[in-house]
Amino acid sequence: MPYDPSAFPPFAVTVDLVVLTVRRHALCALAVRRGEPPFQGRWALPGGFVRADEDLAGAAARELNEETGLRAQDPGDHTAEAHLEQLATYGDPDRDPRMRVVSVAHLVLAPDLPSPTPGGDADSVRWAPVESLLQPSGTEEDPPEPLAFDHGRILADGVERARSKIEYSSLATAFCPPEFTVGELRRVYEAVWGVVLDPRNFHRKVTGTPGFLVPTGGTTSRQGGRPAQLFRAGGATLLNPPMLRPDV
Amino acid sequence: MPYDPSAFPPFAVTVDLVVLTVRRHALCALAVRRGEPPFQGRWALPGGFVRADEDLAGAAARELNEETGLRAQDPGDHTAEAHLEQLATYGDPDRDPRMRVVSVAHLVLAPDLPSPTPGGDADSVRWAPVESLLQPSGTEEDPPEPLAFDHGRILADGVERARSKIEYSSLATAFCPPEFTVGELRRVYEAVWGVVLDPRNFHRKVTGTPGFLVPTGGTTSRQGGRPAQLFRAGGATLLNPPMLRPDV
DNA sequence: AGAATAGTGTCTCTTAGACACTATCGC
DNA sequence: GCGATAGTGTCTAAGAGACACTATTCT
Repeated sequence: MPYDPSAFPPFAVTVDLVVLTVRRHALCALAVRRGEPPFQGRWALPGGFVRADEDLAGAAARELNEETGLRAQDPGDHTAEAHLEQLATYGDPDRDPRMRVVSVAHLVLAPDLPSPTPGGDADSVRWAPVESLLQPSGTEEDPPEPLAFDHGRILADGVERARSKIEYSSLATAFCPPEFTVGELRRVYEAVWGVVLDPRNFHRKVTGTPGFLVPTGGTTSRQGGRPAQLFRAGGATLLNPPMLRPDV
Repeated sequence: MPYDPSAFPPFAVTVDLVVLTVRRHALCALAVRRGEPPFQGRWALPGGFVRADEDLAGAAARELNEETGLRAQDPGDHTAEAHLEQLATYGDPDRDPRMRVVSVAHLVLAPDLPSPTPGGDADSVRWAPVESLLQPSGTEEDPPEPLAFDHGRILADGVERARSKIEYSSLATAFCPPEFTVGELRRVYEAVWGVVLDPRNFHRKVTGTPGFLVPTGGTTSRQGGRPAQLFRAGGATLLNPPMLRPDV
């Protein structure tokens, strides 16, 4: 099997981003409106070409910063604002009608951003509940068209990855601001899984898991009711035993 | 952000294969010896270029068949001989000294094959315990060189995927022949995890998980001792509750 | 006071893990 | 018989889930 790298079929390599956050008790994804054909005017995932001198995660972090201003997580960088990981790669020969494009999709988990539509482009970038992107309903703000290219499939894979990964890792904290309460963390789980959890058992579970939460000493009553302790994410990345998703 | 697919940097796209099996109570991977520079004479993972008209899984299945004769699993194809899934994509700019190559790695889980070195090329293809490939010891048959390119990293990622995935899925059966005993399945877990499991609790656990194992009615005493019931893999893919890996 | 959220205690039921014991083969 | 593997029963400790109860804030 001769291996001649100068005789290869021409490929373009892109990164696409599934950027998830929790807004108003719903799991939302970042979508951009396409300005040119194909799929002009349709919503799509943000993304772009990988440059000649950057690696895949670097390209994804650059696109994320261009689109949202967020800085993604270099491994071990605790000042980062968002979690970024590779999701999967999509390379069907006809996924882009123009030419052969292989897209390396990445998953980003971010806390709710103050600016609803980041960047200046309020008209062409938005957060949308993932259900409305996956099953377009044809209402005023949700066009009846599905996402461009195979982005619906990519988004579905990213959502499923996020749903399963918060079970056995501490990644749910990536949806929270640097300091958060147990109740806020519980509402993240409820939004991502679409379930209702018992607040008392949840509290006992997360505070009893070593390394998951570290109390900061402060309290807040921003949710109303009795003031709650503030926590930040602990060092643990794998939860053992895991959080259990109901109904499964 | 103009999106011009005709002005893209030149990429080559390959698939690399982490093919795992259990042989003589050890987790083994398929390695091929490189015939040309770079890394001439070193061991590497099997793989090759993605052709212009095939998708990524198709390219991986073709390479697998060329290398081992195995037919990989099309989704839902129960006559397939091996499980194939996408693992991750590796695209550091300097991972191949010749040019920019993005490799979409795939993970294959296969039962032990009758032919120790498949294909005619007994000298350039072999099964090797994953530890000897990941930490070359410099003995007679294990050269002290690590795998070519970033294949050591890819292999390590594949092994970790296999180890974690047999916890919560029925994938361990992919390492078994079509009919197998509970003891044989237990030895798969023991080899992949490198642990010793209690045969009695294991038996109770796997036979008590609905959809995991289906008795075929036959028995065998090929392991010695009291004849054991034969099973085949059931329809369940996700195990709930999962198998628990000790010491974690 | 009443409503809301935070946090603790207690009970039950399921399950993992340890291990005694029986069953059925080959030698 | 002896040693191997197969398979069942039993006990204990830990955790999930249900839910009563108390604590502290805001309106």
